Amino acid sequence: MPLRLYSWLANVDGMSTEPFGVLADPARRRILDLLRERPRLAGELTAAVGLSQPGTSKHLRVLREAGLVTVRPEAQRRWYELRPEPLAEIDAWLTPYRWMWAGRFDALERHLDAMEDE
Amino acid sequence: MPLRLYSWLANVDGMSTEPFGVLADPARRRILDLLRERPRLAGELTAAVGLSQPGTSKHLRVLREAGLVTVRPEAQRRWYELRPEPLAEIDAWLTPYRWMWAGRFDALERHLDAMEDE
DNA sequence: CCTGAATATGCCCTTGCGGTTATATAGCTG
DNA sequence: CAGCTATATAACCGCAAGGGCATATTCAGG
Repeated sequence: MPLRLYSWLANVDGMSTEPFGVLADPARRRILDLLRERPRLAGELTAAVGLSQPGTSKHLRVLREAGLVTVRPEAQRRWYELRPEPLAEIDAWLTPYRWMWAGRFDALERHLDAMEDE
Repeated sequence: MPLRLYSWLANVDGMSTEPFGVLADPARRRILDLLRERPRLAGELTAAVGLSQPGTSKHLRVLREAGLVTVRPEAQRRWYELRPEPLAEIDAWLTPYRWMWAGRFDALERHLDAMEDE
């Protein structure tokens, strides 16, 4: 039985893991930031994040399954490319909050001011 | 020794927990969404998220320590109020990505199109 | 005071995550 | 084919996160 490894294309439809959880890890944010500039090899990313090769590979898997990166094989190398679409979900969640912190009279300030009055 | 409980004001300077991790939990996002409309009592929030009272209370603690909510005691009640400022950090991280998913020729599409050509 | 209401903490348990090392797979290259 | 390179998986581990229940604290009201 041929035991298909390298089954990335399995969840192309993806959206499995939700993007908020994926971004919770700083290493994964780091990887995305690096890919923002240009596609990179898995090896480059491993060196950049400062984790072991398998450790980095697992983060890459999470990013793939969340649809945040795509992979292009080239011989034994793997070119990872950014796919920012899922970030739109976070952006959408953030939207109704965005006007709020623009120079408003902060709730915490109000709170502390109120305390001084006592 | 007076063993000060209710030590919320301890980390007013806060920023301890980072906002990405805090938002990773759907219950906490739910709470923030509810507080977007108006301040609410802890009890209201408990009912809304559908967790046990202590469970909700723990999420509220995390939100407090991240500076995402403030509390105003009123007798035994606690009014929780949204404090969106820490979300600015997420917004800032997202900013350099935001232009990318606006009607671009998606990397995944490119990838699949390329596969068809074979 | 005593009781009940509202909420926070302590404790326990289970699960999942992130990390590491060892191993498997795939594809060059001699 | 043998060996080397690049990368993914497997197996394992420690720890923190999230959930529940029991308990403590604070306060209002009879």
